Amino acid sequence: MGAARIPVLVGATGVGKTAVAMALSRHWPLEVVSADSRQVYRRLDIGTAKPPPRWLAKLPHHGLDQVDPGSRYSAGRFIQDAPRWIREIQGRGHLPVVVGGTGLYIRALVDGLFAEPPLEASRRHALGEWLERLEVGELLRWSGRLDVGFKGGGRQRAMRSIEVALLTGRPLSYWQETARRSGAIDPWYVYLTAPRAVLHHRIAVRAEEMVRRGLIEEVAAVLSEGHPGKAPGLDAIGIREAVEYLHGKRTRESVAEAVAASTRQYAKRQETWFRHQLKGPVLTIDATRPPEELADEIAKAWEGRKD
RNA sequence: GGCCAGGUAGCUCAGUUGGUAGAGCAGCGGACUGAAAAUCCGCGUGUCGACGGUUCGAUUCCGCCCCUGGCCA
Repeated sequence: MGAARIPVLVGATGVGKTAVAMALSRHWPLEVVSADSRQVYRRLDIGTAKPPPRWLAKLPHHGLDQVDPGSRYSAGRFIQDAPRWIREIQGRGHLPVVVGGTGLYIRALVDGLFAEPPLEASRRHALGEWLERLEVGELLRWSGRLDVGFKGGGRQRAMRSIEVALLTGRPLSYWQETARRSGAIDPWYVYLTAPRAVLHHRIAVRAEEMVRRGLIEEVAAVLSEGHPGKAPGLDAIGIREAVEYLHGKRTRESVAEAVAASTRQYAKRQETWFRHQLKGPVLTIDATRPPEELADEIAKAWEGRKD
């Protein structure tokens, strides 16, 4: 290994990761590295449930507001940025804690991604435009042909596999197999979870709050910057539903419940990921209790860990 | 009070000329290597309002009752 052991706080949206991180900051000189693929977009504060400014003032966060809603962030960018933030935090004598719900980002940070040869941006763009117009069935046929090891998975994965195969001359599965896995950190996982009913209740409350606090107005403001409907930053739960309303595709009253439903489905996928995909020591904690209690328990377990 | 239309899955509904029922949404399980809040795969979870009757057999037909909505009083 050699990489530093670092606490990694994971869990589904709405389970209370940020509140626990806040409580933990009373135990340790903390700084947060956010592993969240949506909070990287500027101005979409309510829609992506960023921590409020007064929390950010007390607990420094890295990884928020990295790009404009019109441009794209990625797991690849994240593993370039995050190790740098971690080194800086350690340089200040503080403890970095990775906090987030984006499983892929965390895996990429822990295990590394395969070394992808640089894809020529203009060719990639042109190819993407072309593939966009094809039917899924067609795309799947292509990816099956271009990569015998293609594992399937629908439109997005098929497009990715075709792009890699055509632009690098080697199939995606080749790169994945020959990848050198060099992770940047040695994770000490804390998995916050809660009974589904509790999670669903918190999600419902949060969705209504989002609308009340101005989700729709926030999205309308970003939309007025002139981004296309498929802009990367707009492809998120909460924001999609607000856009649907603003485009007259749903009523204003239906927004909160639609956001809650999408969020429940997302939270379920996250739970599946964290239940099965984490490798290494995992401290699983029921997050139904108050954040301060959870923080105490986490701090105690961290002191008593054996690396 | 009378007349009509309904009571079927968590919700909105379809259906069974009598052989214990199925869609959408919601939900549940799973996958996941550079767009991952994405993208996919799998799974009906049910006293067919209650009670009687007819029948080998009733969610379906008959009777009665209850509930909901509408119209008339």
